[in-house]
Amino acid sequence: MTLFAEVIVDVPTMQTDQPFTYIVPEELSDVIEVGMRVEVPFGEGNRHIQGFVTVLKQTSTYPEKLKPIIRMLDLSPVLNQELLALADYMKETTYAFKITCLQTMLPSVMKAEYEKKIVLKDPSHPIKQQYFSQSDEIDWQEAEKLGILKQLKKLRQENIVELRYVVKKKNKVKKIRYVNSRLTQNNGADIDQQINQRALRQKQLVELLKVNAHQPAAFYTKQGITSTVLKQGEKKGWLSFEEVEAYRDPYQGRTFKKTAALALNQEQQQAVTAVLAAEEKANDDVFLLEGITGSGKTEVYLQTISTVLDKGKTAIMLVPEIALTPQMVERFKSRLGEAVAVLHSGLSQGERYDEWRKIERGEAQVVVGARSAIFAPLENIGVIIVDEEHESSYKQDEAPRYHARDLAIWRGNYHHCPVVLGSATPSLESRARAQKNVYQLLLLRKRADPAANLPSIEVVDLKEEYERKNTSNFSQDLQNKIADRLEKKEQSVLMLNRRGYSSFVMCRDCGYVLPCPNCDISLTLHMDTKTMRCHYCGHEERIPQHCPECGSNKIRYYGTGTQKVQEELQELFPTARILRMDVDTTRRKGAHEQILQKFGAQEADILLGTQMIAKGLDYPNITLVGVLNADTALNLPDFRASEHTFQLLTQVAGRAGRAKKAGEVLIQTFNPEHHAIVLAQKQDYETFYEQEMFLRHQSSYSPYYFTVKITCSHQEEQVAAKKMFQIGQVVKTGLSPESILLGPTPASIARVKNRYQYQMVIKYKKEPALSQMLKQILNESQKDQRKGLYVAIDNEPVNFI
DNA sequence: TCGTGTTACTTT
DNA sequence: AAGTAACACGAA
Repeated sequence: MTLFAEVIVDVPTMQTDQPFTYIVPEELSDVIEVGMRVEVPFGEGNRHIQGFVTVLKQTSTYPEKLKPIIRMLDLSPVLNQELLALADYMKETTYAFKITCLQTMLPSVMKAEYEKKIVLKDPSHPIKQQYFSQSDEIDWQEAEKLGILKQLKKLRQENIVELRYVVKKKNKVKKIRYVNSRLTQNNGADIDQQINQRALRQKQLVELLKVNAHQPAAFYTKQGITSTVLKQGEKKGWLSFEEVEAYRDPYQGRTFKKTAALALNQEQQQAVTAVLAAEEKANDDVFLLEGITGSGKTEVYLQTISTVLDKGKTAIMLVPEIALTPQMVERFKSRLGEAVAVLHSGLSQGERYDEWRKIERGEAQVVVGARSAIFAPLENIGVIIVDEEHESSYKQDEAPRYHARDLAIWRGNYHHCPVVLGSATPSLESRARAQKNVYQLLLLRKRADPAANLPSIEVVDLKEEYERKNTSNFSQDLQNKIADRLEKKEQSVLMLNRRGYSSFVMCRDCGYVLPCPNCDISLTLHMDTKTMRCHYCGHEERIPQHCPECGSNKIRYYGTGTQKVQEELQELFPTARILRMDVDTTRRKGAHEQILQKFGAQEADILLGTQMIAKGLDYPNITLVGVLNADTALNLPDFRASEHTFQLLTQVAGRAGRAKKAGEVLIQTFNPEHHAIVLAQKQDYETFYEQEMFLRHQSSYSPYYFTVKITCSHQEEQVAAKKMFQIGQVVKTGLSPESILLGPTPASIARVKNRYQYQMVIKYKKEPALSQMLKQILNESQKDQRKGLYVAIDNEPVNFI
């Protein structure tokens, strides 16, 4: 009986976004399984590509002759039935290609790389010396470089050379070479006599082999025994080599001191009990854990997970990338030990692959990681936790544009296990669902440390400060407070809000601002490299000395970079020890950790940084938090601007006074009466929620409406605009009158990477036919792709800019 | 008439 | 994505 396989091929286009049927060769029919990667021929020529087996079946309805699968790329499935089903759900909700969804779920080393080679059919052919060197093959790209492609193409038609496609596997398993001693106590003594007097290293080796039965080869090389001597030892039968599989572990060699569970307060205990009760009953309830900063949410997570593990189940804990600090990892590893696998962007591809394998083999039962950790191949999940659930980094901003929170809920549903969404400042969407009892609300209103209190927050009006002719970044109030902390040897944290804000170069004579040549945005100044850089396309150029427009030399920096603030701060407090933390100082691997460690060790008085200092910082000696500019993000063209500002301020304020010493927060702003700032000052999330909900209702936005963004982009503005308006027409006629259309308009950054962007947002409450319509639009736009006209759909976008 | 560039179409 | 076939064109 022939076996057939449906395969999703690695060609991300609309036309190929469907399963293709292949014959399973006899020798594979017993071993092949759904969820494996395979190599298949595709298209004309002898092109080979990677694919995923999604279905195995006994019959095929395809009328033409089928091709066979060439080989399996895995020995066991890399995607189980659950994850394959999750890919279907992702495809449906994000409008991405199936192959893109499948590849996103796996470590990047599982994505094949392709090689294209030109091979000489007859190695004795005289043409060999002309185009080929030693070997009988040449890389396509190399041939292109040498400019001999044309000739080789001709030879191909004459059937002298042929094309060969190679699918390269990247998922290499690391092996460590071990040395096994073959000596017994007695024959060891015999060997001693056989060794030449001068062979000191061999003598040393034998001595070592007598007492070490099994050691890595590195153990010997470290003691001066080279691999040559080891090889001699192998030849003489003293030892044998063994290749042992190993994990690349970034935390290798580090020991984590075992910690015990902390005592929970009543609210924490209630939360743990509620979640575990749902787990016990196999309920897929979603809990919204709304707990003020410092209320001990992490302890709730840890104890919940710990109990789930004791029952033989597994758990996923999602954390925003920026919060996945060494402190956080330490806390999990020291409490839960070997069971923890960590996935974050700081890992190398190999390390990531090894963590994934540990999980897949069931050697790790808890996965702590950023967004993509939601794809962890765990079985028998008992609880899924999404910490800081309001963070927008849970939404991927490239295809597939999935939201990890949604996938967490899907997986909870699949495993019949509870999902916990935790935050001090929940997203309005989640909080609204809790209001409607779709989610169950769990509240933590007190700080976990009974001695700690919420910090007092003060707002400084920068307008008044300006009237008093103080145009510096530090109000008089803030200066006084910093001075006070320096005196008392307490620590301060200062945040410069960089969102929607940048330092640029402007001519004082004509007002010229240096723009990016590829994008409609001004270049920002980077002092570390002494260049002007574009955030969108990476374009870089020198800092101009003269205005390119009018030639004046009065070209100056505007805006405030952290570096400039640091200089100003140092001038104000010459003796203060200041640490700066921003993209420039944390680019190097591990730099982030280093800075925090220094600060934690009291080696600095002031930590100055961008948003990245708002999370995870938990040091008892911080008693002052200053926000230099609270409102730069308030004016962004994004309906979530207030929400983001409120969340950021609450988050950063939470860094102060986490232990006994009282904390103080000072917020500098030009909009002291804005509700996001007033309510952040009062630390009143619930009132903020109500007010903001009212505004969202008035302006018909989420959570009252769903949103979809459609973007068209092309090198020529006209083409992008025309297509967008065309789509606009189609959408308009297909929608119910209750739905609202915004645009089409140019995107707020109209040009990115030399492509003009036009966009449109659909707001709707109920539109059962919309999904079908969007798929139709994508389908019809496939012919435009070849002309460089792209249509992208973003379901529930987080960025309106 | 040959060579080259453009476009449409197909892939199991 | 990457191949082929069909077609349109201008230089030889």
